[in-house]
Amino acid sequence: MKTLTKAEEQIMHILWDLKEGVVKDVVEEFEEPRPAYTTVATVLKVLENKGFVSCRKIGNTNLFFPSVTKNEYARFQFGSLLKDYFNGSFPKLATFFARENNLDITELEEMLKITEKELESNPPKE
Amino acid sequence: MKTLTKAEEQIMHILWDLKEGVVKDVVEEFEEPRPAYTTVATVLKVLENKGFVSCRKIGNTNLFFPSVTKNEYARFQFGSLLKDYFNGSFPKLATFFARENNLDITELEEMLKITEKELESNPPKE
DNA sequence: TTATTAGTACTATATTTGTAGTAGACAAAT
DNA sequence: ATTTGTCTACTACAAATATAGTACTAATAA
Repeated sequence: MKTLTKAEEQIMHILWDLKEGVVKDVVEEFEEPRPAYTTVATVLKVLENKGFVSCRKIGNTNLFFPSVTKNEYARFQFGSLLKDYFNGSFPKLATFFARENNLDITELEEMLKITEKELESNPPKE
Repeated sequence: MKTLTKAEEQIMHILWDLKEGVVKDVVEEFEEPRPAYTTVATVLKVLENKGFVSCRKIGNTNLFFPSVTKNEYARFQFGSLLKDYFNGSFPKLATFFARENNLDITELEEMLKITEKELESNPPKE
């Protein structure tokens, strides 16, 4: 999977939220100062070529939607981070996080409980 | 903090490993086909401007060393990932990881033990 | 039914990134 | 002190990225 540039990633986040949208919808999600309509259209085109979005013609206009899920891209990014900065070891990352936030072991275990609850409640997605 | 481009990041990884080095040292760490000496020199210059490396003149030649630690950059990257893809929630990320690897709760707790051990043994760095 | 609007496709431009050549400084070896 | 090799500084240039204008087309409102 290719990595997204900053502009592309921004638009993907919008699309992931919207689920689908035409160019105008995407533009409107931007804070002022909004990029030009055509800028957004161009980036969407690029994303289509890169295989991150697909589009369907509705009459004259293109309706875009993600063809890579946020989870899929997260997996990819997470994998790179883990590999490049934590020797591929999740515990190393967790340790890092704990230190970052001055968590002691009790708090870490607290965190595990939350994780376990998440794991039970939210059923695995896609 | 600015983010590193691919070429820049590659060289930073080498420098983080070497702790310090002259251009030639860095070039030699590359697999074949190695980039040109001058390419590496140029990227190091860029990294210096971006504030990621510093250098000290040894006679005629520049000795480069990181001025941003791997940990600092990891923190930055990790922070972005957590914020953009996991709502800033570490448990969400942990849950994601568990699902990714089909871990059940027992295995997750196993993981916590390893983390705790890491947390005790390795003293906080820098 | 024509003037206006909204949309797309194509094109253009500036900036950043990736890669490397060349000229000249300096040092070592003859 | 001349040659040879190494290193830097400067420059160049191609590719990728970011941003947007223009021209043409479809829909629509007067």
